[in-house]
Amino acid sequence: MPDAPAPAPLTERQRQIARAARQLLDAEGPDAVTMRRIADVLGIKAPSLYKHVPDKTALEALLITEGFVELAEALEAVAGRLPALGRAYRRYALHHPHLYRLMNYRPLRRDLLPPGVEDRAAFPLLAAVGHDGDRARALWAFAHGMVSLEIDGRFPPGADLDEAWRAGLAAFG
Amino acid sequence: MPDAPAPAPLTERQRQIARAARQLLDAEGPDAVTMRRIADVLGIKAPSLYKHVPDKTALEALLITEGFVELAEALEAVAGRLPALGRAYRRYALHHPHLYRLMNYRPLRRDLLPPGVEDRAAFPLLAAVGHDGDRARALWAFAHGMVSLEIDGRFPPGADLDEAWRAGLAAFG
DNA sequence: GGTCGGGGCTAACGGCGTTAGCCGCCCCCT
DNA sequence: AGGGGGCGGCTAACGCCGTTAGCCCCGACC
Repeated sequence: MPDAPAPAPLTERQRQIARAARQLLDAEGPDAVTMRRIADVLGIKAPSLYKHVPDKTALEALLITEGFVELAEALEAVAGRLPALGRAYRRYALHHPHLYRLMNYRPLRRDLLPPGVEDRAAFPLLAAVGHDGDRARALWAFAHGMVSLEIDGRFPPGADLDEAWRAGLAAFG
Repeated sequence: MPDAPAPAPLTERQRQIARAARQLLDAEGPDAVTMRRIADVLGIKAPSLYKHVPDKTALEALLITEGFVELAEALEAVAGRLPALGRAYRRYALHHPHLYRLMNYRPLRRDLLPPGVEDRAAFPLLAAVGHDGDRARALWAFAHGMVSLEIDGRFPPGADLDEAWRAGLAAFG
Protein backbone atom coordinates (compact mmCIF):
# COMPACT_ATOMS: atom_id res chain seq x y z
CA MET A 1 0.00 0.00 0.00
CA PRO A 2 2.07 2.97 -1.26
CA ASP A 3 -0.60 5.43 -0.19
CA ALA A 4 -0.54 8.15 2.43
CA PRO A 5 0.81 6.88 5.75
CA ALA A 6 -1.25 9.14 8.01
CA PRO A 7 -4.27 11.39 7.38
CA ALA A 8 -2.97 14.23 9.62
CA PRO A 9 -6.07 16.03 10.94
CA LEU A 10 -6.60 19.58 9.71
CA THR A 11 -5.77 22.64 11.76
CA GLU A 12 -8.39 25.30 12.26
CA ARG A 13 -6.68 27.57 9.73
CA GLN A 14 -6.54 24.78 7.18
CA ARG A 15 -10.26 24.24 7.58
CA GLN A 16 -10.87 27.96 7.09
CA ILE A 17 -8.79 27.92 3.92
CA ALA A 18 -10.64 24.92 2.55
CA ARG A 19 -13.95 26.55 3.39
CA ALA A 20 -12.99 29.76 1.58
CA ALA A 21 -11.84 27.81 -1.46
CA ARG A 22 -15.03 25.76 -1.53
CA GLN A 23 -17.14 28.86 -1.28
CA LEU A 24 -15.32 30.49 -4.22
CA LEU A 25 -15.57 27.28 -6.25
CA ASP A 26 -19.29 26.80 -5.70
CA ALA A 27 -20.15 30.46 -6.19
CA GLU A 28 -17.92 31.50 -9.10
CA GLY A 29 -16.35 28.39 -10.59
CA PRO A 30 -12.79 27.15 -10.83
CA ASP A 31 -11.26 30.32 -12.27
CA ALA A 32 -12.16 32.15 -9.07
CA VAL A 33 -10.23 29.69 -6.94
CA THR A 34 -6.88 31.49 -6.93
CA MET A 35 -4.50 31.77 -4.03
CA ARG A 36 -5.02 35.55 -3.97
CA ARG A 37 -8.81 35.30 -3.94
CA ILE A 38 -8.73 32.72 -1.15
CA ALA A 39 -6.39 34.91 0.86
CA ASP A 40 -8.68 37.89 0.29
CA VAL A 41 -11.62 36.01 1.78
CA LEU A 42 -9.54 35.33 4.90
CA GLY A 43 -8.20 38.90 5.05
CA ILE A 44 -4.58 37.87 4.54
CA LYS A 45 -2.10 37.91 1.64
CA ALA A 46 -1.58 35.03 -0.76
CA PRO A 47 1.95 34.05 0.32
CA SER A 48 0.73 33.56 3.89
CA LEU A 49 -1.36 30.63 2.70
CA TYR A 50 1.84 28.70 2.16
CA LYS A 51 2.40 28.66 5.92
CA HIS A 52 -0.60 26.32 6.12
CA VAL A 53 -0.82 24.47 2.80
CA PRO A 54 2.11 23.19 0.72
CA ASP A 55 0.64 24.22 -2.62
CA LYS A 56 -2.56 24.61 -4.58
CA THR A 57 -2.66 20.96 -5.54
CA ALA A 58 -2.85 19.94 -1.88
CA LEU A 59 -5.59 22.50 -1.34
CA GLU A 60 -7.58 21.04 -4.21
CA ALA A 61 -7.11 17.61 -2.67
CA LEU A 62 -8.91 18.87 0.44
CA LEU A 63 -11.88 19.92 -1.67
CA ILE A 64 -11.85 16.64 -3.58
CA THR A 65 -11.87 14.71 -0.31
CA GLU A 66 -14.83 16.77 0.84
CA GLY A 67 -16.60 15.95 -2.41
CA PHE A 68 -16.03 12.22 -2.11
CA VAL A 69 -17.35 12.18 1.44
CA GLU A 70 -20.44 14.15 0.45
CA LEU A 71 -21.06 11.96 -2.58
CA ALA A 72 -20.62 8.81 -0.50
CA GLU A 73 -23.15 10.10 2.02
CA ALA A 74 -25.62 10.95 -0.72
CA LEU A 75 -25.31 7.47 -2.25
CA GLU A 76 -25.40 5.65 1.06
CA ALA A 77 -28.65 7.41 1.91
CA VAL A 78 -30.41 5.65 -0.96
CA ALA A 79 -28.29 2.52 -1.21
CA GLY A 80 -29.96 -0.50 -2.68
CA ARG A 81 -32.41 0.36 -5.41
CA LEU A 82 -30.66 1.20 -8.62
CA PRO A 83 -32.81 3.98 -10.11
CA ALA A 84 -32.67 5.88 -6.83
CA LEU A 85 -28.89 5.51 -6.82
CA GLY A 86 -28.74 7.02 -10.29
CA ARG A 87 -30.94 9.92 -9.24
CA ALA A 88 -28.78 10.56 -6.18
CA TYR A 89 -25.58 10.52 -8.25
CA ARG A 90 -27.06 12.88 -10.80
CA ARG A 91 -28.51 15.11 -8.13
CA TYR A 92 -25.20 15.51 -6.31
CA ALA A 93 -23.26 16.23 -9.51
CA LEU A 94 -25.77 18.82 -10.70
CA HIS A 95 -25.86 20.56 -7.34
CA HIS A 96 -22.07 20.86 -7.21
CA PRO A 97 -20.94 20.91 -10.83
CA HIS A 98 -17.64 22.70 -10.22
CA LEU A 99 -16.62 20.33 -7.46
CA TYR A 100 -17.77 17.37 -9.52
CA ARG A 101 -15.45 18.46 -12.31
CA LEU A 102 -12.58 18.97 -9.88
CA MET A 103 -13.14 15.44 -8.60
CA ASN A 104 -13.73 13.60 -11.84
CA TYR A 105 -12.33 15.43 -14.84
CA ARG A 106 -8.67 14.66 -14.27
CA PRO A 107 -6.34 12.00 -12.95
CA LEU A 108 -6.86 11.55 -9.23
CA ARG A 109 -3.98 12.35 -6.89
CA ARG A 110 -4.67 9.40 -4.62
CA ASP A 111 -1.45 10.08 -2.68
CA LEU A 112 -3.00 13.31 -1.39
CA LEU A 113 -6.30 11.75 -0.29
CA PRO A 114 -7.13 9.99 2.96
CA PRO A 115 -7.11 6.25 2.23
CA GLY A 116 -10.48 4.64 1.66
CA VAL A 117 -12.42 7.74 0.75
CA GLU A 118 -12.62 6.81 -2.93
CA ASP A 119 -13.66 3.22 -2.21
CA ARG A 120 -16.36 4.41 0.13
CA ALA A 121 -18.00 6.47 -2.60
CA ALA A 122 -17.71 3.56 -5.05
CA PHE A 123 -19.18 0.96 -2.72
CA PRO A 124 -22.90 1.72 -3.15
CA LEU A 125 -22.52 1.42 -6.93
CA LEU A 126 -20.67 -1.86 -6.55
CA ALA A 127 -23.26 -3.25 -4.16
CA ALA A 128 -26.13 -2.25 -6.45
CA VAL A 129 -24.93 -4.63 -9.17
CA GLY A 130 -24.25 -7.55 -6.87
CA HIS A 131 -20.54 -6.86 -6.47
CA ASP A 132 -19.84 -7.58 -10.12
CA GLY A 133 -16.80 -5.41 -10.78
CA ASP A 134 -17.22 -5.28 -14.55
CA ARG A 135 -20.87 -4.30 -14.43
CA ALA A 136 -20.12 -1.79 -11.66
CA ARG A 137 -17.53 -0.08 -13.83
CA ALA A 138 -19.89 -0.02 -16.79
CA LEU A 139 -22.60 1.49 -14.59
CA TRP A 140 -20.21 4.05 -13.17
CA ALA A 141 -19.09 5.00 -16.68
CA PHE A 142 -22.68 5.45 -17.77
CA ALA A 143 -23.54 7.61 -14.77
CA HIS A 144 -20.40 9.68 -15.06
CA GLY A 145 -20.92 10.09 -18.80
CA MET A 146 -24.51 11.21 -18.33
CA VAL A 147 -23.80 13.81 -15.68
CA SER A 148 -20.63 15.15 -17.23
CA LEU A 149 -22.29 15.61 -20.62
CA GLU A 150 -25.26 17.24 -18.89
CA ILE A 151 -23.07 19.53 -16.80
CA ASP A 152 -21.22 20.64 -19.89
CA GLY A 153 -24.42 21.22 -21.85
CA ARG A 154 -23.48 18.71 -24.50
CA PHE A 155 -26.90 17.18 -25.04
CA PRO A 156 -29.33 18.81 -27.49
CA PRO A 157 -31.68 21.35 -25.86
CA GLY A 158 -34.83 19.26 -26.17
CA ALA A 159 -33.28 15.97 -25.06
CA ASP A 160 -35.25 14.04 -22.45
CA LEU A 161 -32.47 13.11 -20.08
CA ASP A 162 -34.77 11.35 -17.64
CA GLU A 163 -35.62 9.00 -20.46
CA ALA A 164 -31.96 8.50 -21.39
CA TRP A 165 -31.23 7.66 -17.75
CA ARG A 166 -34.11 5.23 -17.70
CA ALA A 167 -32.96 3.60 -20.94
CA GLY A 168 -29.44 3.24 -19.61
CA LEU A 169 -30.31 2.03 -16.13
CA ALA A 170 -32.79 -0.49 -17.46
CA ALA A 171 -29.89 -2.20 -19.13
CA PHE A 172 -28.01 -2.59 -15.84
CA GLY A 173 -30.97 -3.64 -13.70
CA MET B 1 -30.22 28.66 -36.65
CA PRO B 2 -28.09 31.08 -34.62
CA ASP B 3 -24.86 29.32 -35.59
CA ALA B 4 -21.89 30.47 -37.62
CA PRO B 5 -22.99 32.06 -40.89
CA ALA B 6 -19.97 31.06 -42.99
CA PRO B 7 -17.12 28.61 -42.39
CA ALA B 8 -14.43 30.90 -43.88
CA PRO B 9 -11.70 28.58 -45.25
CA LEU B 10 -8.35 28.68 -43.49
CA THR B 11 -5.35 30.57 -44.82
CA GLU B 12 -2.04 28.78 -45.19
CA ARG B 13 -0.69 30.51 -42.08
CA GLN B 14 -3.75 29.52 -40.07
CA ARG B 15 -3.22 25.92 -41.08
CA GLN B 16 0.43 26.13 -40.01
CA ILE B 17 -0.61 27.53 -36.66
CA ALA B 18 -3.19 24.80 -36.13
CA ARG B 19 -0.63 22.19 -37.11
CA ALA B 20 1.93 23.54 -34.65
CA ALA B 21 -0.67 23.61 -31.88
CA ARG B 22 -1.80 20.08 -32.63
CA GLN B 23 1.76 18.83 -32.60
CA LEU B 24 2.41 20.42 -29.20
CA LEU B 25 -0.87 19.07 -27.83
CA ASP B 26 -0.26 15.50 -28.98
CA ALA B 27 3.38 15.45 -27.97
CA GLU B 28 3.39 17.28 -24.64
CA GLY B 29 -0.19 17.80 -23.53
CA PRO B 30 -2.35 20.86 -23.02
CA ASP B 31 0.09 22.79 -20.84
CA ALA B 32 2.51 22.94 -23.75
CA VAL B 33 -0.04 24.60 -26.00
CA THR B 34 0.79 28.23 -25.20
CA MET B 35 0.83 31.09 -27.64
CA ARG B 36 4.58 31.49 -27.08
CA ARG B 37 5.35 27.82 -27.68
CA ILE B 38 3.25 27.79 -30.85
CA ALA B 39 5.00 30.92 -32.08
CA ASP B 40 8.39 29.33 -31.30
CA VAL B 41 7.56 26.36 -33.51
CA LEU B 42 6.82 28.75 -36.37
CA GLY B 43 9.88 30.90 -35.69
CA ILE B 44 7.87 34.02 -34.86
CA LYS B 45 6.84 35.87 -31.69
CA ALA B 46 3.62 35.25 -29.81
CA PRO B 47 1.89 38.57 -30.53
CA SER B 48 2.26 37.95 -34.27
CA LEU B 49 -0.14 35.03 -33.95
CA TYR B 50 -2.93 37.53 -33.33
CA LYS B 51 -2.58 38.74 -36.91
CA HIS B 52 -3.98 35.36 -37.94
CA VAL B 53 -6.15 34.11 -35.08
CA PRO B 54 -8.45 36.24 -32.89
CA ASP B 55 -7.54 34.48 -29.65
CA LYS B 56 -6.58 31.16 -28.13
CA THR B 57 -10.18 30.02 -27.86
CA ALA B 58 -10.61 30.25 -31.62
CA LEU B 59 -7.36 28.36 -32.08
CA GLU B 60 -8.63 25.58 -29.83
CA ALA B 61 -11.82 25.51 -31.87
CA LEU B 62 -9.70 24.66 -34.92
CA LEU B 63 -8.23 21.68 -33.09
CA ILE B 64 -11.64 20.59 -31.83
CA THR B 65 -13.02 20.72 -35.35
CA GLU B 66 -10.12 18.57 -36.52
CA GLY B 67 -10.90 16.12 -33.76
CA PHE B 68 -14.57 15.84 -34.64
CA VAL B 69 -13.77 15.22 -38.29
CA GLU B 70 -11.22 12.54 -37.40
CA LEU B 71 -13.58 10.89 -34.93
CA ALA B 72 -16.41 10.95 -37.46
CA GLU B 73 -14.18 9.29 -40.04
CA ALA B 74 -13.11 6.63 -37.55
CA LEU B 75 -16.73 5.84 -36.65
CA GLU B 76 -17.99 5.91 -40.23
CA ALA B 77 -15.34 3.39 -41.19
CA VAL B 78 -16.98 0.77 -38.96
CA ALA B 79 -20.54 2.06 -38.99
CA GLY B 80 -23.23 -0.51 -38.33
CA ARG B 81 -22.10 -3.15 -35.88
CA LEU B 82 -22.21 -1.86 -32.35
CA PRO B 83 -19.21 -3.53 -30.68
CA ALA B 84 -16.98 -2.36 -33.51
CA LEU B 85 -18.30 1.16 -33.06
CA GLY B 86 -17.39 1.02 -29.39
CA ARG B 87 -13.90 -0.23 -30.20
CA ALA B 88 -13.42 2.56 -32.76
CA TYR B 89 -14.58 5.23 -30.30
CA ARG B 90 -12.29 3.90 -27.60
CA ARG B 91 -9.42 3.51 -30.00
CA TYR B 92 -9.65 7.09 -31.22
CA ALA B 93 -9.90 8.53 -27.72
CA LEU B 94 -6.95 6.54 -26.43
CA HIS B 95 -4.79 7.45 -29.41
CA HIS B 96 -5.45 11.17 -28.95
CA PRO B 97 -6.22 11.61 -25.27
CA HIS B 98 -5.28 15.28 -25.09
CA LEU B 99 -7.41 16.20 -28.06
CA TYR B 100 -10.24 14.04 -26.75
CA ARG B 101 -10.19 16.01 -23.53
CA LEU B 102 -10.10 19.30 -25.38
CA MET B 103 -13.15 18.18 -27.36
CA ASN B 104 -15.20 16.60 -24.61
CA TYR B 105 -14.25 17.83 -21.15
CA ARG B 106 -15.87 21.25 -21.34
CA PRO B 107 -18.85 23.08 -22.78
CA LEU B 108 -18.61 23.16 -26.55
CA ARG B 109 -18.26 26.50 -28.28
CA ARG B 110 -20.57 25.57 -31.11
CA ASP B 111 -20.50 29.14 -32.42
CA LEU B 112 -16.83 28.66 -33.31
CA LEU B 113 -17.31 25.35 -35.13
CA PRO B 114 -18.32 24.72 -38.73
CA PRO B 115 -21.98 23.73 -38.68
CA GLY B 116 -22.72 20.04 -38.90
CA VAL B 117 -19.38 18.75 -37.71
CA GLU B 118 -20.74 17.68 -34.33
CA ASP B 119 -23.80 15.98 -35.81
CA ARG B 120 -21.64 14.10 -38.28
CA ALA B 121 -19.63 12.51 -35.46
CA ALA B 122 -22.82 11.67 -33.58
CA PHE B 123 -24.61 10.08 -36.52
CA PRO B 124 -22.98 6.63 -36.48
CA LEU B 125 -23.89 6.25 -32.81
CA LEU B 126 -27.46 7.31 -33.50
CA ALA B 127 -27.78 4.95 -36.44
CA ALA B 128 -26.41 2.03 -34.43
CA VAL B 129 -29.37 2.14 -32.04
CA GLY B 130 -32.01 2.51 -34.72
CA HIS B 131 -32.24 6.30 -34.47
CA ASP B 132 -33.64 6.15 -30.95
CA GLY B 133 -32.42 9.43 -29.47
CA ASP B 134 -32.73 8.40 -25.85
CA ARG B 135 -30.83 5.18 -26.31
CA ALA B 136 -28.24 6.96 -28.45
CA ARG B 137 -27.58 9.45 -25.67
CA ALA B 138 -27.32 6.66 -23.10
CA LEU B 139 -24.88 4.82 -25.35
CA TRP B 140 -22.85 7.95 -25.93
CA ALA B 141 -22.72 8.63 -22.19
CA PHE B 142 -21.51 5.09 -21.56
CA ALA B 143 -18.80 5.32 -24.20
CA HIS B 144 -17.68 8.75 -23.09
CA GLY B 145 -17.67 7.68 -19.46
CA MET B 146 -15.61 4.60 -20.21
CA VAL B 147 -12.93 6.35 -22.23
CA SER B 148 -12.70 9.42 -20.03
CA LEU B 149 -12.29 7.33 -16.89
CA GLU B 150 -9.73 5.18 -18.68
CA ILE B 151 -7.80 8.18 -20.01
CA ASP B 152 -7.64 9.65 -16.53
CA GLY B 153 -6.55 6.37 -14.97
CA ARG B 154 -9.57 6.22 -12.72
CA PHE B 155 -10.22 2.50 -12.96
CA PRO B 156 -8.36 0.12 -10.62
CA PRO B 157 -5.10 -1.24 -12.07
CA GLY B 158 -6.31 -4.79 -12.57
CA ALA B 159 -9.70 -3.88 -14.03
CA ASP B 160 -10.69 -5.76 -17.20
CA LEU B 161 -11.98 -2.89 -19.28
CA ASP B 162 -12.71 -5.06 -22.30
CA GLU B 163 -15.13 -6.93 -20.09
CA ALA B 164 -16.69 -3.72 -18.78
CA TRP B 165 -17.18 -2.56 -22.36
CA ARG B 166 -18.74 -5.89 -23.25
CA ALA B 167 -21.05 -5.74 -20.25
CA GLY B 168 -22.11 -2.21 -21.11
CA LEU B 169 -22.55 -2.69 -24.85
CA ALA B 170 -24.49 -5.91 -24.36
CA ALA B 171 -27.15 -3.82 -22.65
CA PHE B 172 -27.54 -1.53 -25.65
CA GLY B 173 -27.44 -4.23 -28.33
C1' DG C 1 14.00 37.62 30.55
C1' DG C 2 15.82 35.67 26.59
C1' DT C 3 14.80 32.47 22.84
C1' DC C 4 12.32 30.52 19.35
C1' DG C 5 8.89 29.56 16.17
C1' DG C 6 4.19 30.35 14.21
C1' DG C 7 2.19 33.21 11.10
C1' DG C 8 1.78 37.38 9.19
C1' DC C 9 4.11 40.75 5.60
C1' DT C 10 6.51 42.84 1.04
C1' DA C 11 9.08 42.17 -3.07
C1' DA C 12 9.95 39.60 -6.68
C1' DC C 13 10.33 35.84 -10.38
C1' DG C 14 8.89 33.51 -14.39
C1' DG C 15 4.98 32.18 -16.94
C1' DC C 16 0.44 33.06 -19.04
C1' DG C 17 -2.95 35.54 -22.66
C1' DT C 18 -3.34 39.72 -24.69
C1' DT C 19 -2.96 44.81 -26.41
C1' DA C 20 -0.74 48.95 -28.29
C1' DG C 21 2.06 50.85 -31.34
C1' DC C 22 5.74 50.69 -34.68
C1' DC C 23 7.84 49.47 -39.19
C1' DG C 24 9.37 47.19 -43.47
C1' DC C 25 8.09 45.20 -47.48
C1' DC C 26 5.32 44.01 -51.47
C1' DC C 27 1.60 44.78 -54.53
C1' DC C 28 -1.32 47.53 -56.97
C1' DC C 29 -2.94 51.69 -59.03
C1' DT C 30 -2.35 55.77 -61.37
C1' DA D 1 7.87 54.96 -62.36
C1' DG D 2 6.05 56.75 -57.99
C1' DG D 3 3.08 56.52 -54.22
C1' DG D 4 -0.27 54.24 -50.97
C1' DG D 5 -1.95 50.74 -48.36
C1' DG D 6 -2.12 46.80 -45.87
C1' DC D 7 -0.11 42.36 -44.42
C1' DG D 8 2.63 40.49 -41.13
C1' DG D 9 6.40 40.82 -38.56
C1' DC D 10 8.47 43.22 -34.12
C1' DT D 11 9.14 45.19 -28.96
C1' DA D 12 7.19 46.76 -24.72
C1' DA D 13 4.01 46.33 -21.55
C1' DC D 14 -0.26 45.06 -18.66
C1' DG D 15 -2.58 42.33 -15.34
C1' DC D 16 -3.19 37.94 -13.95
C1' DC D 17 -1.31 33.37 -12.07
C1' DG D 18 1.45 30.11 -8.55
C1' DT D 19 5.28 30.36 -5.85
C1' DT D 20 9.79 31.68 -3.22
C1' DA D 21 12.86 34.49 -0.34
C1' DG D 22 13.49 37.05 3.37
C1' DC D 23 11.88 39.97 7.02
C1' DC D 24 9.44 40.89 11.49
C1' DC D 25 6.21 40.78 15.29
C1' DC D 26 4.44 38.60 19.10
C1' DG D 27 3.36 35.19 22.33
C1' DA D 28 4.73 31.01 24.79
C1' DC D 29 8.06 28.66 27.28
C1' DC D 30 12.46 27.51 29.68
